[in-house]
Amino acid sequence: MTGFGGENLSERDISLTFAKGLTVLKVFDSERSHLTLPQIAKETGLDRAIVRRLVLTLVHLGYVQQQDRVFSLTPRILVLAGGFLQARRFGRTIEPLLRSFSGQISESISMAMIDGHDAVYVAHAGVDTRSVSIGFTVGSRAPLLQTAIGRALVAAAPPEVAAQMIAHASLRRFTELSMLDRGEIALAIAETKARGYAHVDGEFEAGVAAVAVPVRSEAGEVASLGISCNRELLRDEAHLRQCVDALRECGKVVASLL
Amino acid sequence: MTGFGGENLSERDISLTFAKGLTVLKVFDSERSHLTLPQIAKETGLDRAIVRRLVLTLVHLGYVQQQDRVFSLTPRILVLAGGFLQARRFGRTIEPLLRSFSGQISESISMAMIDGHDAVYVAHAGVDTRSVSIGFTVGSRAPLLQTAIGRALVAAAPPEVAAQMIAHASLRRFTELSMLDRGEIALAIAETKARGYAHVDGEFEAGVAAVAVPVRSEAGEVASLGISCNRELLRDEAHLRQCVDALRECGKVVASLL
DNA sequence: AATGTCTTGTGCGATTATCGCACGAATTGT
DNA sequence: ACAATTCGTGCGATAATCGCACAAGACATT
Repeated sequence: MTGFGGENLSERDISLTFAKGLTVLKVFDSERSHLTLPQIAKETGLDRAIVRRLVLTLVHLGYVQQQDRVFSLTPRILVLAGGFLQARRFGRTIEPLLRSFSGQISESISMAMIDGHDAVYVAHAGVDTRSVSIGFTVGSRAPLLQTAIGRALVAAAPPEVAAQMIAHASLRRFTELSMLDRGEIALAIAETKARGYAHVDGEFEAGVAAVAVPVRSEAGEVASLGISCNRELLRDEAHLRQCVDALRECGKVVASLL
Repeated sequence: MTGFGGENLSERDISLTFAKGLTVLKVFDSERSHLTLPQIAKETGLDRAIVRRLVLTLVHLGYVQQQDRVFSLTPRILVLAGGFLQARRFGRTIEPLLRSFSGQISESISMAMIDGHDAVYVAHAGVDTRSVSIGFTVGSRAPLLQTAIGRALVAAAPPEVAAQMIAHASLRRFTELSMLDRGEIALAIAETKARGYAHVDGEFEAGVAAVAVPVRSEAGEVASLGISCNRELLRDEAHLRQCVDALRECGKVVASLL
């Protein structure tokens, strides 16, 4: 189902085989974790023989394991991501920092960055209680335009990038409150930029509200910090302010670390 | 430096190009995060022209970004790992669980799995205080034979796998206390298996001690849970018992979730 | 239970993407 | 400023890849 030939083949110096291999690696996502060869072939639109070679390569290199006839990812895949996480000091420096602020206000704090037309979570600090709730974890994706953490990202991005996101990032009716008009969203993002934080109420998950602040390092690195919680809780003006202030303070430090 | 031709080329149905591409992706690790084309070429032992094609492919697919002349990973790499993390419920289910037990004893709890001849961290729950300390994060690697969390993994592994690890996993003199005799290590692992937990004192990082328990799901999935802290703290018999008990309890629940 | 149908796994030749050389451009050191 | 080195990239020969076709297995149906 992944449009392959459709890509701009203007660049002729691109390794097709490698690209296909990564496509195969990508189909192992949250819901499709254990796959057979034909399933992968159908999902990627590649020939079964090619998929076999690529998957066998992954098995040979230890990124994928084979049980009977189904294939699944091994922990080795984390080593790839570990390079990114460790290089950017997420985990060793940033997550402890998030935890510190998170403890002060007893709310989970997440950090996200832009990936294509989505927000992707790069760090997370949870609180003991209210454990499972709205569980987003490192590597999770969220829509850019319909979440607080996403709009904060767009607000932090350079104008031309932001415009491109607002114009083309996906929109879906997640809840009956979901904002679907791009003009309206552009306004919400402008407001985010003006007052310094985004506030989204029940547009992505019903009953859940969130605030988020844009973060921008001197090097131009763009990120955002967000808190999600029950919408009733964020109705409380004092609590909202507390959250925003914590995120702002945290954001300052994070910006200096990126 | 990566021995390439040396692999067992018995299997002829392996995609060389894909393997090389993954090798390129792998060189972006914690210390080498921003690389130029020739650096990658030297590191992988591949021709510069090949590296160029492969890296350009990664840029085209959005896994790598190019700034001026240096290349670095983008957050998209996390999406690959996210598939693994979400499928196994790390983050959404397991990390909150670890946090809960972690809070009870005020110690950071980590979870690891076997990857080749290393332990790789798959989940982590830190405590607010003592933030930076011995920061291991998701995707970090640790030696199997010279850490508590690693020996617990070996103890949890099937006998033949364990024997293979004990015989071939790497040994290095990290500290003056590092155990370097494989027979001695085999004994320590047998002891781990017998009493149900591993205790390693200052063999990997000086002044740091750790305990860890093996975890094994009904499906045969192998993991381990560990606590690292100041060696003085673990000298306290009561605290050690408290840690081990918490890990055991936590391990039971984790085993049922894998 | 047996047969037919569908699905899956894999060998092999033609084709095409890849490999590595060589040249031009840029950069660094002296 | 010049020279020596390093880096980026086009192009043809070559070897890896692609996709077809066949065999083996699974499944449902009669």
